[in-house]
Amino acid sequence: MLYTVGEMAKVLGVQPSTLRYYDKEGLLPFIERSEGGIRMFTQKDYEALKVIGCLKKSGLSIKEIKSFIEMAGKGDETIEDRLELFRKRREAVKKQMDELQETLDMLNFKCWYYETAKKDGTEENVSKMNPKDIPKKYRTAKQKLDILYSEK
Amino acid sequence: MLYTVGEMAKVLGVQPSTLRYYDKEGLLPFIERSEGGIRMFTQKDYEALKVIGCLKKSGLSIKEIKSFIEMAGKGDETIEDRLELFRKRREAVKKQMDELQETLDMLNFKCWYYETAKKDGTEENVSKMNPKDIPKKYRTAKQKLDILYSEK
DNA sequence: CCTTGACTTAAAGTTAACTTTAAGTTATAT
DNA sequence: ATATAACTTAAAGTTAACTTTAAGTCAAGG
Repeated sequence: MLYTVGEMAKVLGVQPSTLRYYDKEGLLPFIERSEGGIRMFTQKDYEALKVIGCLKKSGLSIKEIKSFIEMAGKGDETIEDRLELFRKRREAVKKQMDELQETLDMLNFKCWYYETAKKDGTEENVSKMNPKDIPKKYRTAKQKLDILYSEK
Repeated sequence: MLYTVGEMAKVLGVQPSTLRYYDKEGLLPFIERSEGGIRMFTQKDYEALKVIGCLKKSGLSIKEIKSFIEMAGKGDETIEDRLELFRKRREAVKKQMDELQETLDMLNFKCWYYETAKKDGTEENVSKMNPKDIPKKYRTAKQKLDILYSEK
C-alpha cells in the first residue's frame, strides 16, 4: 500500500507541508518518487516517521535527527552509535518525566490551596498557613525543607 | 532580603534579560523599584516566579500567564477561576506525562533492538523478527496490536 | 479532452520566547 | 571623586520549526 504526502500526513496527524519540510531537511532520503515526481510513502516509511516522531518528542532537533538518519543509512557499522543515541534519549526522557512530576506536585499543591481558599471564601487563611498544617500529600519539596529547617 | 534582577536570575537559573522581558510583558506587576529605578525582588516575588515557572512548564504561554497574574491581582473574587485554571494545568501535565511514557516505551524497545543488533553484529535478524519473538517488556502498543490481529 | 484536487518547488512569512545592542544611569568600593 | 560592575530602556536581532504563497505539474473521474 502506497500513500501520497497528504494521506501520510493525515495518518500521522501532521500537515503535508511538515513532511515536505522534513524531506527538504534531509530526514526522508528513503522516500521514493513516482515517474511524475510524486512522493510515494510505504509502510516502512511510516515506521521510520514514527521513529522520527519519537526522537522529536525525546527532545532532538531536526538537525540532530538528520544526523541520526545519515547514521542509519550507513548500515551495521553504526549500530553501536545508534544504541548509544537511544540510551541517551531514554535518559533525557526520564529526566523530563521527573521534572514534569515536580511540576505536577506543585500543581497538586496549588489545587489544594485554591480548594481551601474557596471553602474559606478567601485566600487570607491558607496563604498564611504554616507548612506543618499543609496536608502531607500536598507538600512540595520546598515546604518539606522549610519544616526540616524550622524543627532545628 | 532583597535581590537585584541579576541575583534573582542566578537563583532561578535564568538570564537577567528573561526577568526583564517577563516584567515588560506584564508578568511581574508586583515588583517594587528603588528610588533610582532598580527592581527589588523579595522572597514573595521569588515564590511568585516559581509559580510562573510552574505554569510555563505546564504548557502555558507568556500571554496566558499574564492573564493569570491579572486574575490573581483582582483578589478573592477570582479564586474559583484560578482553581479551575490549576485543575486544567494538572490534567494537561498528566497528559504530557502519558505521552512521554509512550515515547519512553518506544525508546526502550529501540534500545533492546540495537542491543540485539549489536550482539548479532547486524540489524538483519532483529529487523525481521516476528513481534511474538520480541520480549514482552519491550513490545510497544502497536506491536501488541499486530500480534492480536495476527492471532485471529 | 477537460476539470478539479492534490501534487511539485523555491522562497518568503510566521511565531514565541527570548537575547543582544546601544546609550545611558545607579550603586558600591577604593 | 572616580572607577567599575550592574542596573535601566527601547529597539533590533535570533532561532527553530514550521506554514504560506505563487506558479506550475500530475492524476483521476466524467
